[in-house]
Amino acid sequence: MVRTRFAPSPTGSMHIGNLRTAFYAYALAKHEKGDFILRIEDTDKKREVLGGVDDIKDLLGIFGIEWDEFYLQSERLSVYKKFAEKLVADGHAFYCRCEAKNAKEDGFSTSLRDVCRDKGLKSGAIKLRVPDNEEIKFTDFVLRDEIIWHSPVVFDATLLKSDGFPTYHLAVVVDDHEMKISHVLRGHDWLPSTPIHLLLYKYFGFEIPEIGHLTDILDPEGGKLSKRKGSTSVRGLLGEGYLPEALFNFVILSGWAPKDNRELFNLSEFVKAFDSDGFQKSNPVFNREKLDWFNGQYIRQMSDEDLNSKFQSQSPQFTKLDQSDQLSITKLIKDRVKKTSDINEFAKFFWEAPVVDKNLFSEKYTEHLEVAQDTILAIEQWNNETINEQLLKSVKDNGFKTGDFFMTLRIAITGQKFTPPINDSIIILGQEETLTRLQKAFSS
RNA sequence: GGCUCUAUCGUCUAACGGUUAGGACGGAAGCUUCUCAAGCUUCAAAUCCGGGUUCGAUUCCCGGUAGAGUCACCA
Repeated sequence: MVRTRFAPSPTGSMHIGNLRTAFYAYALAKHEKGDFILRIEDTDKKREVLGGVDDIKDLLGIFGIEWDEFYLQSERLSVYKKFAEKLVADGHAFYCRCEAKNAKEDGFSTSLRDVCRDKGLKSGAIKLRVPDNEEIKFTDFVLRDEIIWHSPVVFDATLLKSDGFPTYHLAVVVDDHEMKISHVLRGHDWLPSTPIHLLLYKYFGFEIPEIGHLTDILDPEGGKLSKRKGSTSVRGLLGEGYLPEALFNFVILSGWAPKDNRELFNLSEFVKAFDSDGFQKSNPVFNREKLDWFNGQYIRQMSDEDLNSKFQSQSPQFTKLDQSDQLSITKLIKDRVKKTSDINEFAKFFWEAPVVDKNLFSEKYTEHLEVAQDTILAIEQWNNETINEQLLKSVKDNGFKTGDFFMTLRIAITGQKFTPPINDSIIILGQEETLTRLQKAFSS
């Protein structure tokens, strides 16, 4: 039975790297009809954020991830304590009353062996007694290779803090065993502490699960992706107007690839296609252009109505518009937006008369404007066909260049050089407003 | 600095000893067109370097180099 878990800490907004780990762990289990467990690692009271647990649940829900079991580590304190004390009794751990400190000097650790290890103290924090000369190794199922450490290189890690809470090292080993986790999937940053866990498995007599370390998503500027350099929190990206479908698709393909190089996946398709051979070994760089492309793909796949409501949630001004006008606008810009928040930029001229910069106009613009005003004023049937017909006729009668003429109209009405087709736009804007804007451009 | 991981177009990647090294994003060009998009077509673009092993290395081994992670009573 394949059982995986996603084990986040409720310490702040979820990052796309964490989310990706959840997707991979979910697919790994569900591909084999196994169980996916959500376990909250809330063992650091100091860093915990209010509402953090609910935020994680909400976010997973947005992406359609459901869990079979749920655990809170803070409710299991007595279990960890029991295991830690057993280790002391067996001589594999010791009490320590040193002050909590960052044992760092010149930017890196000096001593790996704790000064308390042979004092025989009877209380305090509990630390692991790392053996003197042992080879510690395992085969990583993501890297598909054996990784070896020599024990002198491993430090006497704290297992149980003096406040009674376990550290990650203790809790993860105990819980993964008790919850019968078959595959441990986690970030690359955990690789260096794996020997600690391996030692614990051995001392507890636990069977060692499959362990795999995922790549880190890198920032284009270098280094691990950080919240500071551009928004990479899941909430932030969602708020920017990225669709969950796009975010999902983008993120699973950053560090994993199918043999056939297929690009478009929804959650169930991913589960079906999943294969841990597809895990990448080297760190991918966050590629926003590709994310934009995915988002465009999913935006165009949406129904006009669904997209319309996405736009509404991004723009109060848009929402105030007439219902049928909203839908017309949605259709008009559907092929043009990258993110749903683009509604505010792309459709702004519909609810706000532009400030027209005259320098944008070509030299014949006054003639264009005059003809346009006369033509539009004379139109009796305010529909696309008539507008197009009459405008084109005027262009021909006056010997204008079609492109130039429409560009003048575009600038006068929208204030911009890049917009949806202008006749489609003015039909939504209405005859009166169109005339008003033309007049204003003229006299401004 | 110690330990560990990694290395194919700018980016995401395919190849599991034998290919004209394939695809996608992005870029360029063209078609379409009232602009911008979208769509379609075409083009440019890569095996980090040096040694081995082998008839043959992107692929296996070793060494450099570069990037990344980690070295807390944080996860």
